[in-house]
Amino acid sequence: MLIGEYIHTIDKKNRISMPAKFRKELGKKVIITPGLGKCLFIFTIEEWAKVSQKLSDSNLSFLKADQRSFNRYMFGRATEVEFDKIGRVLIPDFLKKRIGLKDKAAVIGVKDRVEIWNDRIWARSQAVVEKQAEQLAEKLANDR
Amino acid sequence: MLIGEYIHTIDKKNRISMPAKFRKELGKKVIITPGLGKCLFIFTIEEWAKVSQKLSDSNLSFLKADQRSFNRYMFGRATEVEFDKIGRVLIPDFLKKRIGLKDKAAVIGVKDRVEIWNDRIWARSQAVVEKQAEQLAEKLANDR
DNA sequence: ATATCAAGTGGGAAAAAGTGGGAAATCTGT
DNA sequence: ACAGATTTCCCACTTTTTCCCACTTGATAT
Repeated sequence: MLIGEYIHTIDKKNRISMPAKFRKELGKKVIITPGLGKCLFIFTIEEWAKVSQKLSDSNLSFLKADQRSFNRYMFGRATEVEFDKIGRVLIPDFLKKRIGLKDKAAVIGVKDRVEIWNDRIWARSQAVVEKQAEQLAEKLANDR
Repeated sequence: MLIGEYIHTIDKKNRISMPAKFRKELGKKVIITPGLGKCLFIFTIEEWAKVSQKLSDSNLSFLKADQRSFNRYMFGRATEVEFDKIGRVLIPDFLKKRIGLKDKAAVIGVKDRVEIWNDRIWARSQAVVEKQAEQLAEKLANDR
């Protein structure tokens, strides 16, 4: 399971090294796409297959036109990238710009995907979520 | 069952030794997550499996904004850690900061999870609870 | 009291992870 | 086809993590 938070550097060549703990699970190639929210999603090839199939299922609650444009967004900008010998990936420039990546990125494991954030934006958004999360978690704990 | 309170040291390498009485029950690896209140939770792998499944049971949960941010919070800040040969675990830095851990920590068994607290914060919160308990008892006595 | 053992703490050294950058290979536009 | 730019591949340095050993303390048994 992909979990945890790592702050890594984006070097001058737009490379970022994937945390060692994620590499085994991710394999040799991954799909990187614009995410929902100010981040990027990274999927394994297998996970991407699942996700993309579900997205093109017609029984999603989207209006068709919306679905088309959403799919364009997800598929059209998805990129397959390969790790280099020591576990780094290249972040395409347009994706980097989209989420305002500078030199430090937060690399987050979210169960079966990895997210990439500008580290500051990540920190800020987490601060906001923290209070709500506690309430939600409490509810979950009590539901048991 | 995990019960009892222990005050242990966080060394310069962010390690803390798990009380010997907890080790058998916890296994070889555990999951550390932010807890409710200013503490961390430590779950066994099995316990975490239950929790995480509950968190993500809806398909394509990432399409819903609330679910996304909650999942980010729970998974993104959870970390799988392994005990070293003599029963210590490493506390990730961002979790250590979150609960204001310095060099002494209270390690508390709470039935099926372990909690980690800054020792002072723990002591204070216990003091508060104790006072309430006394007041409650007194009230009960007077109500008779 | 002393020896023994288990638990907790500290730290050195080896290994792994992360970062940076040169040079070869590839691509681009003229 | 060629010059310049970009990308890819590889190597090297630095920092962090992991592994292992050793010391300390306190409880137990002889």
